[in-house]
Amino acid sequence: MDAREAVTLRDVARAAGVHPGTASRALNDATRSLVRPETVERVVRAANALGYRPNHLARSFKTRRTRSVGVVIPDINNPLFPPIVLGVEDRLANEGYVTLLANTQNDPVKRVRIFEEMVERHVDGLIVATARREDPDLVGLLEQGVPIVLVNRVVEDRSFSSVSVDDAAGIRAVVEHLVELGHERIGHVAGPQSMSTGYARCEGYLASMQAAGRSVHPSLISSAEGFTIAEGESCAAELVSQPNPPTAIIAANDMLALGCYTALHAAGLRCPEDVSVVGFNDMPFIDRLSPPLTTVRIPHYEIGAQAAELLVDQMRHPDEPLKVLLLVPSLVVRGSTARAPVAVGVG
Amino acid sequence: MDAREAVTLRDVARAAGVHPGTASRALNDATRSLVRPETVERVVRAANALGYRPNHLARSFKTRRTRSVGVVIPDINNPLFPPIVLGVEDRLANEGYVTLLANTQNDPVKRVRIFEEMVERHVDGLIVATARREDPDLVGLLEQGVPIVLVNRVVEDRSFSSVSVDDAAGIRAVVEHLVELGHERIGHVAGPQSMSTGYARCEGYLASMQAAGRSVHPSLISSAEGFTIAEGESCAAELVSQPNPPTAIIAANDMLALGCYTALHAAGLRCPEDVSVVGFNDMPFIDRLSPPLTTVRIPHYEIGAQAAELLVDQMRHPDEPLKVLLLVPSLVVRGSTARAPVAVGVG
DNA sequence: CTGAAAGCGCTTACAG
DNA sequence: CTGAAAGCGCTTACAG
Repeated sequence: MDAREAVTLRDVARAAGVHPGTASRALNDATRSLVRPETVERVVRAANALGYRPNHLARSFKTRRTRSVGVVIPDINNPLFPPIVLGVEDRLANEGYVTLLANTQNDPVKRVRIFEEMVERHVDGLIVATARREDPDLVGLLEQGVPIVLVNRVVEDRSFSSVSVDDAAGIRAVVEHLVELGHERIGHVAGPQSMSTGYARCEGYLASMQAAGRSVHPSLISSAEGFTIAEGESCAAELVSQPNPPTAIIAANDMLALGCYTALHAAGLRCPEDVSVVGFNDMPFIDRLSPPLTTVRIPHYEIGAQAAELLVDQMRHPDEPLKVLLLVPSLVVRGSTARAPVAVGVG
Repeated sequence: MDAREAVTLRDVARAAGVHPGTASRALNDATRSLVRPETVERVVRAANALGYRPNHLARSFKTRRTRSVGVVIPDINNPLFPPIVLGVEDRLANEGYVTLLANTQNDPVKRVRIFEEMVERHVDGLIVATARREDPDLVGLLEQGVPIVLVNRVVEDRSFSSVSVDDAAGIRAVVEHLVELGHERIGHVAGPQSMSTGYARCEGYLASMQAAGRSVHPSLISSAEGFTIAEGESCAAELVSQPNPPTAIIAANDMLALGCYTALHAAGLRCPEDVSVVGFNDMPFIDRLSPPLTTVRIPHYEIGAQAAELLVDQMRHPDEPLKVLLLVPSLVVRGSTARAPVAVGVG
């Protein structure tokens, strides 16, 4: 796909009566100052006249920079990601970078393939939303010198730049809200513990419960294998089917919370009358469910935009220290926690 | 981002004791048969031993093919697109193509920029979900020889390959359903008439209403400027605020239907008790609203996968005739049309 | 300030 | 079946 019979730099140079090297210098921002203004003028005029479009491929090949960055997300069907990606794209586009979006669909094999592909395509950097707490693949890329910014999830004990959210603080607000409503038995559908989000939110739940003077019986926690609706459903089903079920369930994210809704419905329980449910992320459309979901809002677009900014910084100044950005989430109370539990005779 | 101190083809050739040209032939599927098996063996062994990774940039530069295709969607926040993109990606990945996803956010200027960017990045082809009925930009690309497959929306009077859905048939099923429920005044929140989806669905509505013996008063139709929730809301507000409001509203897609919900709520009307609402697309999560939305199901993933297939065909065999694929949608009845209208005294 | 030249890492006619 | 060579379209030290 070239513009018909591509006009090359050599053509421009000939038309302007200069050497191709000079034409190149005149046309590039970084080197334009090396060329006499009148010459620049002549070259630019010739380029416009001929409709010259530089061949990106040739340039990238020569400079080893593609002005493209890879964005790797775990699940394209999770509405959490589009607004984040939008933030990334907008910021990156401003800086002249193009975005290569890839989706692992939570498949580790696919993920490896995508990373290889990205490196082979010579992306200038990577924004990764699929980090695991231990992540040799990512560490490997980092050690190869690939600029990387993590988004949402982080890798432990390693210096990656990242933009994420204070998970524990978010959960603390949730627990406090539920306690205030008078809930005694507050359950948790935990996310995968191999991911920082799953882990930190679970830890936050435990700590906040303790701080609120609630002991946490193991039967109050069920761990999901993935952040999916199906997992949320089976975990919630487990929680509510036991003898002393919780009156509120904190799901580690909104997808799991959706699964909780399904499980409650299947069990003939109403939300919020019988069981309250809370999610995390405030993903698009989650406020339009029935009932609207109480959840923890995180600034999706901003997360993406900040991550892009960090990455651009890092690509331009590879030796600057890495930056870890922790954004503050906020509780959004909606119908799914609309009423206090009916006082039941326990203790 | 190269593998450290990149191993080049020349290194492989030297290690295998052959000429770089031979190494190249041995390593490429298309030319391998030209090389003696033992030589291939030696080259492959050397390549593996050295951890050779071909430089994509050099190859693309030389061959003028990038094995990448651009996918252009109008709105990344519309959950309709992820499953389509997933279908595209899966199929394309199988064929060794990488997907460049770009999002116009319904901005014509951004769209032009994206097309230019794609051409400059030398994508081998384009899958476009942002077609307009009249679309000089796309026609221009087509005439430049860029392989293009349209998805969901089509361009009129031009030969583009496309994968879309029989919009009129979908709407017909909706109208018949509503008529059967006893609705007399069936309104339409039409989509933008500059897009084939908006136009064909509106035409389908008119034709089906007429076929059902319903005359269509202009006050029953309100046209949205875009397929957005906000537009759906204002159009629906207009429809229900008039003296003789419809008892059912057919929205041209699910996003508009979401806006209808908002408008009904704001007007103190219940769905479906006071007004039934129907959407189009059966986008993810739309079944979890309150009430669950009756809508027209289209095979999202399949649309994407088929489009990818058509594009691959077209890239491989540029001279074969274009193909237009029309998929058949199906009505999904849910709560938003759960009950017939209360018989009101009209005519 | 500009020209001449080399070279990025491949592929592919062209010989042999 | 394989080698030698040219060349894709740029950029960038190196001279001058």
